[in-house]
Amino acid sequence: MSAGGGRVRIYDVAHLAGVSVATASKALNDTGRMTDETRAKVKAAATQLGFRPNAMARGLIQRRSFTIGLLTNDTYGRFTLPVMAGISEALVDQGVSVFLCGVDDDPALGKLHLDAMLDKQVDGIIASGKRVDRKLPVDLSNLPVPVVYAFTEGHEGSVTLVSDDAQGSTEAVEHLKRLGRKRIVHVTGPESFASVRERAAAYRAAVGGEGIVLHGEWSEHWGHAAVDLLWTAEGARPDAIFCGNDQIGRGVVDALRERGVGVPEDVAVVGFDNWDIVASQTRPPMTSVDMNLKAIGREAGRLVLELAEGRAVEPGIRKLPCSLVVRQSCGGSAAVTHRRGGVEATVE
Amino acid sequence: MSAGGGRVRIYDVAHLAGVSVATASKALNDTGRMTDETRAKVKAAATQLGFRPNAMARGLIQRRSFTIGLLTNDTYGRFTLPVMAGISEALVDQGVSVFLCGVDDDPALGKLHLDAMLDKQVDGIIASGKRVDRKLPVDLSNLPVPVVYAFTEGHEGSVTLVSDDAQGSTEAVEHLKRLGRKRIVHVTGPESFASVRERAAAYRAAVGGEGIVLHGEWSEHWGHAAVDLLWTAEGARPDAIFCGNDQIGRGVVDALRERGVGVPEDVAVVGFDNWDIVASQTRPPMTSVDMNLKAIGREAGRLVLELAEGRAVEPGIRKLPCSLVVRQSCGGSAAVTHRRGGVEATVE
DNA sequence: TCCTCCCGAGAAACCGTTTTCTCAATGCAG
DNA sequence: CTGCATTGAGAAAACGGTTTCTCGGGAGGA
Repeated sequence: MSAGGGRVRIYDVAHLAGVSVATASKALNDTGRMTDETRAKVKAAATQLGFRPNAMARGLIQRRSFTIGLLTNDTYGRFTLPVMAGISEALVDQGVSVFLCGVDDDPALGKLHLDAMLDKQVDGIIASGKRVDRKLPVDLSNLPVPVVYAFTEGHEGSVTLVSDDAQGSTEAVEHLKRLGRKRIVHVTGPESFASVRERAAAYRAAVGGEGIVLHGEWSEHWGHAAVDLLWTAEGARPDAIFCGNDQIGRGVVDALRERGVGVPEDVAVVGFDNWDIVASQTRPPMTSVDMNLKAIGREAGRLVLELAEGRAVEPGIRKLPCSLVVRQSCGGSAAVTHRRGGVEATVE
Repeated sequence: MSAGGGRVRIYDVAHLAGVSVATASKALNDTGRMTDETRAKVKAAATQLGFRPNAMARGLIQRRSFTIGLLTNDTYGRFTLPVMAGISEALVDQGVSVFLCGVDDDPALGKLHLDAMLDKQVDGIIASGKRVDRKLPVDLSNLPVPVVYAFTEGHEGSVTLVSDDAQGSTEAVEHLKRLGRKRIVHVTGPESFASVRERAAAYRAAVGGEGIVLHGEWSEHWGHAAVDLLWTAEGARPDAIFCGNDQIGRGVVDALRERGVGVPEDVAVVGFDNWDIVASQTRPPMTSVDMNLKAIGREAGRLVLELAEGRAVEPGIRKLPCSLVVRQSCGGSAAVTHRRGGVEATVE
């Protein structure tokens, strides 16, 4: 109520209500035994004074800070921010706030942040990154608080959340097949990435054969180059390109347009990541696989809280489903007429 | 040292060192009076046990949480993340951690996060946003803790940090002039943005006349459209385009290429924001004005700490300089030959 | 030698809650 | 009418540190 929200103590509430501090505390927390009348009186006093308990004092005795830490090496925030949004969404109602710590790939910085968080008695830690198959530069095993990994590699016996790359990949290919596309190629990132391998494998399974998988870097430039490669090669040309991320997708769409190849009339394109700034700015806007990072964040928040409150959580890797966001780069649901017979060369 | 970093209390340190808790505390904090020998003995014991003080207990008495909150409505993180990185960088050495709270434009959510932070006794709050001339959906005046605004509009008498749009704009235009460009036009965002007006005014001053300013939306599409407009209009064509942000810049570069206009040979292009993912991916990579958001963050962190520690800070708006990041869209430093005489039409 | 002053170190109060323990009053059964 | 269980509420101990206060002892001056 009054301006200085931080000043009024439970002592003031107790005094106004005419009870002891102990009773006031119990009244406000709905614990202990007392008349309904007393409880109501205290609550009224608290409201009137705008009382908000000091979380440090409370936390000291409850051994609970209502605070969790998010440690990440994804300084650009491409992956971490949606995850963070999900975590926050899951926890803010429980009064839990989140420390965000960007540690780059610097072990010393990681330790610094980690120690600062532990000193502050965080109830748990969520580790996140920019790559599923890499670890953070700081060891989080044997911490005195629970840890959940989201979108980064965890330690032995940890709880880890990732997106289901295979399922997302399958969904994309099935979508293209449903639209009548026959010769679908996959242009993706470096094979050293686990997610690349997983997506490619699912792609192969979905096209029901070897398919064509082209590996390159995660850039628009590679998207261009891949199209050049495909269009200067001999044999049948693809009528659909499934890209390993949206930047490659953008390069592909641009290259196709520059070649006079119609998207989606001649070639359908699907991207991966659903990075809005990229996917929605291509011409035409690009259909893309969304990894539902926010959902991963929500789940991570929920799980770390479970652990913090002492409930057991089954360890292991949990894969959360991706979903396809349809834009205009694949054409309408009307089946597309196809032309030549399929020749499935293998480039890899 | 031992695994459970959180368990060892100052009591244990004191006991091991053979002194009282009070002495131990003073020894570790380099306060109070005692023999160097005693101090060293305590410190050794602390190190040996891996003692780290419980921040809640310490904070309770010191009325200091070594925690600050960052409130933002920039859910996409384009502006907030660099600011956050700067804040963190400035504060982590002092042991200060940062709560990140994304509040969208929802006043209720804002209040929820704000209350949670105040309960946790944050030492200060930094407000940030996606637009300099808009306020957050939550009132931060009359808070019991200091507030600093970074890249968002503050309240009366507050401390506010923004980038110096005019200076950045001037720098861009001077760069183009230095390279021999004569007919520089400005393609930018909606006039309703204060930063747009400021940048445009500086542009006009720098070109030394009315210049040409085209307003549109903040999109690649508008970049394309603007080029169409300029190239179908009568009269002399520009030999340089200064864009209001990188997305417009990207649209401009793409449109020019599609028209067969050489960048930078025929037309030089400069963007604004230096959003790496956009600026470095254009062909050719685009020179752009960087707002040095990280520096703004660092300064915000420094200032909020000053205030938190009771030192006075002059209120008002502080503008931090932008800097030009040169890539390849303006050509080398060699002067470019110019062709026609200048006709400076005004479109606006 | 005695008094004063200062130094090193410990005892205790304190920060703002929660929680356990204690206790008087009430109600009910015998 | 007495004894016992139950109830409502307060006193006090915790939580883990910091800070103020106190105090004994040694050094130095008279």
